[in-house]
Amino acid sequence: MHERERHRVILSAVQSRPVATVTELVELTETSEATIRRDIAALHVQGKLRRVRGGAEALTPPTQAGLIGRPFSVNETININLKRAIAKAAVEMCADGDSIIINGGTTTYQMVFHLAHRRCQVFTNSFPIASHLLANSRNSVIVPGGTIYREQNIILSPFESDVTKHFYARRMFMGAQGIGAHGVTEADPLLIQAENKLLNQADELVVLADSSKFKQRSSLILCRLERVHTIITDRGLRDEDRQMLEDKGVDVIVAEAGEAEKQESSSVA
Amino acid sequence: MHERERHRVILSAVQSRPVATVTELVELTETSEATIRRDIAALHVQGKLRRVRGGAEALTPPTQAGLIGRPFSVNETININLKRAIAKAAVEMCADGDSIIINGGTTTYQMVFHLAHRRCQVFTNSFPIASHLLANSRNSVIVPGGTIYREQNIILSPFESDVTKHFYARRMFMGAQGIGAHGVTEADPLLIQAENKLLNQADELVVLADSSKFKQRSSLILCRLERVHTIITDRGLRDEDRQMLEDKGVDVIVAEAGEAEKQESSSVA
DNA sequence: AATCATAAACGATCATAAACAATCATAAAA
DNA sequence: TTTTATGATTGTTTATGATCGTTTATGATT
Repeated sequence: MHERERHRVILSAVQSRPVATVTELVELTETSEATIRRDIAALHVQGKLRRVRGGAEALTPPTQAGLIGRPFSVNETININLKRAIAKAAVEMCADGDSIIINGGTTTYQMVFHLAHRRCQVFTNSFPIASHLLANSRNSVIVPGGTIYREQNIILSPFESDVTKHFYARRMFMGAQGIGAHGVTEADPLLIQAENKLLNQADELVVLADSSKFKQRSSLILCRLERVHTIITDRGLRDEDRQMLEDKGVDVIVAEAGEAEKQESSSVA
Repeated sequence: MHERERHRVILSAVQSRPVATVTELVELTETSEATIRRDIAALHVQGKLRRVRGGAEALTPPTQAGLIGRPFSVNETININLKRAIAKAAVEMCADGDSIIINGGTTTYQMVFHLAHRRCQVFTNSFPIASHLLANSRNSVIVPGGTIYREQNIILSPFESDVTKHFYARRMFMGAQGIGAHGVTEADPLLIQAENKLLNQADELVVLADSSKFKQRSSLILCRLERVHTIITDRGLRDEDRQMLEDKGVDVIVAEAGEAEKQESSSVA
């Protein structure tokens, strides 16, 4: 990966999270620690970021993260490492040239960082995802038409006839609010609508859901488990849930939190 | 491949991705590294791009911030105050609650700043405009579906059936590359396509064009002057051009770059 | 609280590979 | 012909990644 590209990746990484560690950035850019350290040092003297032990942080604390970076709530910080590992596993399913669909959501948003050096054709209804990929990657970006909803940050149209119908992908990646024997559930009716529009536009449906999602079951049912091809989750998945998934014919991928993600999930209550 | 051709290829390559490497450009142009290096060096001294180790990058990298406050080339800086005044006059035509269409372009982009305190329903094919309005205003934002072209920064779909057909506005605002008796012209075929899709979706067509645009006439004809309802320009408009516009039934608004704008642009940092 | 053990993070160094500039020979254009 | 542009060759510079020893953080023990 080229120097400028790395700098771009690094800057976008620090702006979207409290601190980006060297190890993370090594994974994102697929380079060595030495290079990342040199890059951070260079960006530091350029005044683009602040160098800290272990990595780098943004100059402006993430209190006022603009449109792209989401404001950080305590709730999200806890699972952020899990989400990252899951998102990484998701991107690893993609090869250059693939056509993929990414549904909006906090987990799927983490995919953009790992897509930095890929060259896929990405269809997404998430405005932040489109924006980030557009500015920080070489993937081609396609969006559906419609109103941009500020709260959910997704583009949604009430009409059937839009560019969505013309896009068909190998895989579609989506998050979920809950997963149970009855299917995949989502809390926001708007998200249900958005996801429904894309459900039939891909061969395989891949759901990104950390293990805590298996405890939350209520809300609106999006689709049945039989429709899901793969679920990417973490080690916190209970055996009974895993069994349930396999009974329904769902592939289960357990994303291993690597070096950088040593935040433990064993304490899930 | 001829020199001019190569330069065009290089410039477009650079604008559509973070950084274009020498090796890539060699493949694109089927020439040698030496030639590409010479080309890059030449374009660098011409100020068309920035030379970096490994290749070249655009002067205005597509950063997220760049979507908001994009630096302007020397050429554009001269007219920036005019553009601002013209854009201001355009926004003054709008009232809260109006549905308007804004076509992508550097002049129309200036409208976003004046739209900050409005609450309109804005349909735009410009990704930067959508992004800015979304983050910095309370207008509702609607976009068409399609591929996002990095160079032009617009969203465009090859398909007829998208959300565009369902949006009808009172006014549509657009820029132009040139204006003459034969009509409104545009340089980029992609922009022609994009504008064409929206032409019939509004009652009134408002063209934002500083007076220099009346001297440039060539390129592709977008539409005839009879189709234009209003043209907003500056004091540099020649009488003969004004007469010509009025003969065709076009309303002419001369935006005064008054004291207010000058103070604003100089004191506001 | 102080100390210690351990592992992570760091800086420095060096070998390697990539990118570069300079040069020259050749081919195309004037 | 002369001039210019191109591509191959050369040696040089620069970036990168691995390895080393050192420093710093962490948390376990007393």
